[in-house]
Amino acid sequence: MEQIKITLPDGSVREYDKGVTVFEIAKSISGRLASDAIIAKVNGAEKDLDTKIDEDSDLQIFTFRDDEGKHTYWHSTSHLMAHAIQELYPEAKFGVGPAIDTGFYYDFDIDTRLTEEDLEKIEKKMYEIAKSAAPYKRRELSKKEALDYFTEKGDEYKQEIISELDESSEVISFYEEGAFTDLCTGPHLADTGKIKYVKLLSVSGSYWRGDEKNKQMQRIYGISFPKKKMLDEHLEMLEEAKRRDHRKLGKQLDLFSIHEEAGAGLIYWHPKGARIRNTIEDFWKEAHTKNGYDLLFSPHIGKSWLWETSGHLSNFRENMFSPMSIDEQDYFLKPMNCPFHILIYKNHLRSYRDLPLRWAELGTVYRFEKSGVLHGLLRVRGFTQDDAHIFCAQEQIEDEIIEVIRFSLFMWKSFGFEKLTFYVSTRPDKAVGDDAIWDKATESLKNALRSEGLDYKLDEGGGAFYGPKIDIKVKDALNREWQMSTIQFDFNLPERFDMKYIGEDGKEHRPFMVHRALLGSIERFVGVLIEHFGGDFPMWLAPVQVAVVPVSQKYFDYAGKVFDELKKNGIFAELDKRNEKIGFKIRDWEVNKVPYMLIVGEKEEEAGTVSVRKHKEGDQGVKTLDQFLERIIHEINNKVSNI
RNA sequence: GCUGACGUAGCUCAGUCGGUAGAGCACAUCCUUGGUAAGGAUGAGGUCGUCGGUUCAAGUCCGAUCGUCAGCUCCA
Repeated sequence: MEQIKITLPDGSVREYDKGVTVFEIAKSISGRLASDAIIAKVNGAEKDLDTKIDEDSDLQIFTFRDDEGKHTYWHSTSHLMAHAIQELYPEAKFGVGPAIDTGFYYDFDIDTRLTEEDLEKIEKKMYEIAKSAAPYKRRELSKKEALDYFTEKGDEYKQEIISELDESSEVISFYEEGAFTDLCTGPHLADTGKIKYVKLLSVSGSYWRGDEKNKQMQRIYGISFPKKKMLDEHLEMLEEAKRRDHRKLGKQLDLFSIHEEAGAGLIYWHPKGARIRNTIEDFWKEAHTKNGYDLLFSPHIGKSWLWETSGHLSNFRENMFSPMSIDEQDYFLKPMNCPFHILIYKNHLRSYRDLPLRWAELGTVYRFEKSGVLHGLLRVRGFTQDDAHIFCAQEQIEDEIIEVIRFSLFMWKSFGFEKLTFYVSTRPDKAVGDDAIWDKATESLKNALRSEGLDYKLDEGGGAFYGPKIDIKVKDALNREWQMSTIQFDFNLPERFDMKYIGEDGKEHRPFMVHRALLGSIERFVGVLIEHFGGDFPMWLAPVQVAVVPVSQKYFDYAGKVFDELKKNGIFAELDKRNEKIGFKIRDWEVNKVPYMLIVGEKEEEAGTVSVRKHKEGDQGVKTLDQFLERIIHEINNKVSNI
């Protein structure tokens, strides 16, 4: 038997018989790896596990722990689900069914409207089919054969996909699993039997090809796992996410409200919510001042001239609140702060010596979002951007971007977010500004990230029409990713407003303009913060930091003195004078997630001390008030939640 | 805006076959004055989202409308 050399995942090289399958190799390395293996790459190309290898090759093996393995697993499950739907609803026509980062979905068109109860039926069918352990078999057809197949089936969606495929693609691959065949590039699991635990999560509408002019299909989302424990953990995470929902916690902790009778998507900040917001804004202002920014204020409305010049009226009019007409002039609520900052820039002639200018504003803007998109604090109609604009000369852009990146890292760290992902978005098809400028700016974004040693992902063509950008996504405590910061070049507004500065050469130059928001919007940021901490805010952000709890009315005077002392030191404290038993009060402050309680009664009054109780940890023993103050002030200043 | 589900007390929810509304929490008053996660009694609180229809009778059935939610589309 002829021998071939295989470079294994760990880098070592071993010899195998020619024609050995990927699975056999995996088994020879480790039995466990073989049973966990989902997909392999042979010389960089994804292959099924039963692929035979005939020549010297590099082999990589992916398990469910890898993104690629996971995606394959979920993609195969989406085929399995489509199979089950086909069995239950033979008239079904299918759209697309990819794996996504949180599972998979499949879009299909059937006459009956599915409900959540129907999902159980489909799940059951899926388990039935999975048990048959039908192999996923790859087949290749010509474009014509493929088209004929779906014409016969009457599935116009698949026909549309095929007819749009490149003429040059000679063969079209199909995957067949039992009685179900689907257009697909693969790869797939070896057989349906590998799919052990499935949960279908929701059913909803979705437009064919994501275009709202097209017919709406039904989409089922689901997830699957090879092990029961993994499924249970995932479902527990979803439950935890529900418990942390900022809308629910916002109500429970009395942070904010929305009054639909007064206007959907407009936030009312209650005293406790406002404390959190003020703490954030105070920190933000101080940090910006220390980092070389000047703070601005600008008006909330502006005449139509401003928005015609900026281009907002022609691009976003349907998302702006209707104008107020005064003295035959139209005034609009601002959807953006930028034009105001530009007017300040243009207030006098600028020299290259003035640059860079870094101007920041917590600017409240109003955008008329469509009714179906509003969502608690996360998507609203009035919000405060932590906005800033940097005006600089071309040779300064890279340094400026580096500074913004460093600053944003500092900002996210301060709020307890460590996992950040960076995306660089490049020139879209429709864009303003010439290519050379785009290239220069895009390079400066990439260079800045590289020089800070940060990895980034490229989003080709994902930039705004007016410039390339860096987006930062942050992961919260539940590993959910939120798009928060954005750093964007703008080649549009400086042009439209004819901005300039006088250079060293005595000539006029166009400044570079960078928009950046680190937290995004304060509303959205607080929403994410609530969910990140699950309402258990670290000491420096907590809206109530200390509750003073007298054991009975006899000790109200002493409790009042303790309370006054805390207030004098700038602590958010509450004095609990309710006529309730101590156990009741302790429970109440615990469920309201207050970091510290000071219990005071006879003992404490006599000794001039306080009994400290910490949230979730219980009794911490007796301390003098000074000792306690020292401890919590240290906690607040160092922005730590535990000492 | 689109598809679907849901709107009952401040909050969380029950209300069967159509027969004029119920609980817990919160709130008020009183009793109780306490030692680390819910003491007791009493009371107040609702045009059942809104409008129309069917019916002797509608929270319940039908239609429209407004809103919320899950997604889709959108997000300067």
